Amino acid sequence: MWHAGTVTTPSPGLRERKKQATREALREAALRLAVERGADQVRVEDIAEAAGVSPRTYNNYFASREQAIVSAVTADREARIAAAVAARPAGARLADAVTEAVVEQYTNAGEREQEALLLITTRTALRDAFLDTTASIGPPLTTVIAERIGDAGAHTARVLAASVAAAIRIALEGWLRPAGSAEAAGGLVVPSGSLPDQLRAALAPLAPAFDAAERRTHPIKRG
Amino acid sequence: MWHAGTVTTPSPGLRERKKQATREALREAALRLAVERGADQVRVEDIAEAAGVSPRTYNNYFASREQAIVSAVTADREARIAAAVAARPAGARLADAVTEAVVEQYTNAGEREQEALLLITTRTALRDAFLDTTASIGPPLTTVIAERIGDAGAHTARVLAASVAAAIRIALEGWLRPAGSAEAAGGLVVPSGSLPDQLRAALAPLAPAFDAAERRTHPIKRG
DNA sequence: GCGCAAACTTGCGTGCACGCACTTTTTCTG
DNA sequence: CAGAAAAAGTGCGTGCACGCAAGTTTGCGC
Repeated sequence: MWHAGTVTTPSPGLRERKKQATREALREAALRLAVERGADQVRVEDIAEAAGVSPRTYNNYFASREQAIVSAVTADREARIAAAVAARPAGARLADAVTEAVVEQYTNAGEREQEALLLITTRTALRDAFLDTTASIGPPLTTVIAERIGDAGAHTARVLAASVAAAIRIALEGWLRPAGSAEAAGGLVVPSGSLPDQLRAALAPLAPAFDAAERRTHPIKRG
Repeated sequence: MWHAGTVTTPSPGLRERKKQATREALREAALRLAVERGADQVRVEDIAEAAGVSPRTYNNYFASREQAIVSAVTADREARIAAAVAARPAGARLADAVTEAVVEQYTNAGEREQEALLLITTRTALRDAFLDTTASIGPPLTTVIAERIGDAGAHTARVLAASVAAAIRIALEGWLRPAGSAEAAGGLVVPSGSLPDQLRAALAPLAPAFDAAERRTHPIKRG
């Protein structure tokens, strides 16, 4: 009993493998072309051609032009975060497990990923697409959180996962803001620290909620 | 109390009023046409024509076709939520203030709003646009929360506001799911209750985080 | 009053997302 | 093993988002 998702495919058919191969080819082509020429000099038609599929098929895999490029960097980060949380000992504090897993998965930047990130930060459209990837963290994170706090708190798990995703997004926004607008709501500006610092700072306020959810399942008190 | 200003009203210039009038005309036209014919039978060109502007100008006001229709229902709900929170007595628990303000603003459905909501639930694109409006709650809510917990917790306020927005979104998703997909993450299905119940249930897990943030600013407060 | 500058509107062109119908490929079943 | 069924790929057409470069209105200083 595992959920149909982005985890792995033992051997569910020859068909699925070709599908993943096509997706990977599109990711690769999109990133390569974006790095070679500018990001604005790459059309969907070019990416599709480089990957050997029709432009129409491209949209069967990615909803937008930027998604493919960003996808090459983010890859299956959601699944890795969820796996990292699940890998932590069951006795550890859930809030810490989640925080460390997130920081861990966002700090190990590969060589090509670093170059791609540099490209992403320059273009607004790519930055937005990159920030939108945080939304996909929700579902897998919901699963692992639900395993910790029990099925009774399924609803809670979903809210907590979504809150984590929102916090990560805020951290990323604050991180890649070299000359961005700082007037948004309260006009308050927090100096951009390192990414791990931003992530920890953003996730810290949620810790009490995790503690409470976790405490509810471990019946230390009765009556 | 018609101004949509987030914080101040810089100048009630004649120009700004025409702008708001155009926006209102577009909202009105979009909703009316969508109700009259089906939602799919309304093009941007039609809305623009009914409002007396060019199709190009339409996009200067709304980023997508669905936004205008949804905007007619949501109006300035974000501002009203923020105002409702600010209106609560300073001594009250912040978590309760936010929860009640949200429930309050999402339950007073006008007559035409009810009809529009019925329309929204039928079309997936409109539902998505409706859910996306929760994102706009963040900024104003951040401001009022920051006022309560102090500028020191500005970062915290932003995270909490985003978490609230995410929770509201989840509540709405669960509410308008007549025959939707229930397989998302854990395959767990929670029977759809009333909207106020959904909202309270979604916001409840965040209460400890609010308490902790509030406690950090008010030295020792028992309540 | 008188322009001037900024803001708003608009026509035009380009690329893109996506529905629909059809073809091709893979998988299931008798 | 063959044919059916399901699923993925593809061509085509439509409407839309948005940059750009005018044209037009509003507001302000002189």
